[in-house]
Amino acid sequence: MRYGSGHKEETRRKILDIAGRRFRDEGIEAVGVASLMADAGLTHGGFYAHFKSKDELVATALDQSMCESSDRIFDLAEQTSDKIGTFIRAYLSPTHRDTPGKGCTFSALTPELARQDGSVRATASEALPPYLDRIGRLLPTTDPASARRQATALFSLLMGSLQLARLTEDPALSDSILESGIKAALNLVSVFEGV
Amino acid sequence: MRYGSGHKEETRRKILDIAGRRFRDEGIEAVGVASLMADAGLTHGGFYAHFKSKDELVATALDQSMCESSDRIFDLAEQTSDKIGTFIRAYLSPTHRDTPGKGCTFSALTPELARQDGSVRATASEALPPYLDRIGRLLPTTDPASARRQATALFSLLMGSLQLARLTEDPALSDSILESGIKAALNLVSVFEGV
DNA sequence: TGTACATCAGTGAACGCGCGTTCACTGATGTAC
DNA sequence: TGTACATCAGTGAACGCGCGTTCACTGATGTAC
Repeated sequence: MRYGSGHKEETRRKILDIAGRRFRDEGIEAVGVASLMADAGLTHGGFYAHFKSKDELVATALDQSMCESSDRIFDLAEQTSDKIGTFIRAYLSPTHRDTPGKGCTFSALTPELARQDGSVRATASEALPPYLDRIGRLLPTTDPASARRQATALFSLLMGSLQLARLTEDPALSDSILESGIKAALNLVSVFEGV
Repeated sequence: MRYGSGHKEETRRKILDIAGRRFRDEGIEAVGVASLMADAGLTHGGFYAHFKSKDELVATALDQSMCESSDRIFDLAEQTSDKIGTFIRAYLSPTHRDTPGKGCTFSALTPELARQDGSVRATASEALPPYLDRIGRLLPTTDPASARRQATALFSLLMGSLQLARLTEDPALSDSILESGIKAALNLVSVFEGV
């Protein structure tokens, strides 16, 4: 069949969106090309009209999803007065914990990404500094270098808390991990302010 | 061939040790039965004299490695006077960052473990509370409930920092992530003390 | 306006490969007599 | 002490399966005349 102009671009975007979500939900290795294309309503052979290889898809999907995956949380935070408090509470919300596919790529994939190499690893590695600076801009600190340092520690705490909250099978423990993460994060920010 | 008594047990332990290390280095899915047995100097068929399936190996190896993988760091910390400070600095040391196979299982595998189910997931989930309490005992706090809360946030920060330090390909950024992790962790502990 | 041809996103059978797993077999040592 | 047999950890060929990838083909639409 021949399709109208823009159709191919739309299919490509659909594949990328589904891939980004499923990688975060299931892990990169666990998502096969055939199953991905089936999710997009297509058969596996057509995949190679859009991407040279699975590796190219992974790099492209990550390049998109590492930036965009936290957009909703950032957007929310940037619209309020207590920017960093809102960010912390949204990042460590039960909703974010329960929907990794719609959430932060770093929290979903970090150790797996560190084991990659080539362009996939490079994409992940290069996405980190802009992400940290975006958090830094939510902080009251004016000095960029100190905002970077504070954002680094803060994000480590948020990501670690979210991952541990997802790890445990005990719902009460999971909730308490989120709560102590929020408390400690807010503490950390106020200690920053005091310096 | 027939082997002396204790030989089989020794082989089993060797397989478990190699599996634990390689899972942390390469990820659970990436380590195959054949390659694992080759590492132990054996052929793949013999694997099933020791384990019913790869899944049973994974659960057994994790049950062992989640407890033992941080032993060196805990031992070191428990022998000093500044217990928690020593723990923090050892956990976020360049050595620990550069040798995931010899280090903490949580930092190496947490999101991948959260995606498992059955006995593997249960093993990982059940290992967390004792681990947190072990950190809690390094804290000056006397109240166990408050030690648990503090340990939870502290460990989230340490694990997150270590993972991000392993993610980046920029050595200078990696070092600075460890440094700001240590600073923030020490800050967090002193804030705990003030409460 | 009608006809002939070119395009190309998507199809689905087939490829080699490595995975986890099975199983008939090996052969050095322990045990029975 | 010597001989015959049992044991069983480990071997390696073979299994079905799903993976990523290739490729000849389809057929609705765009384009040329």
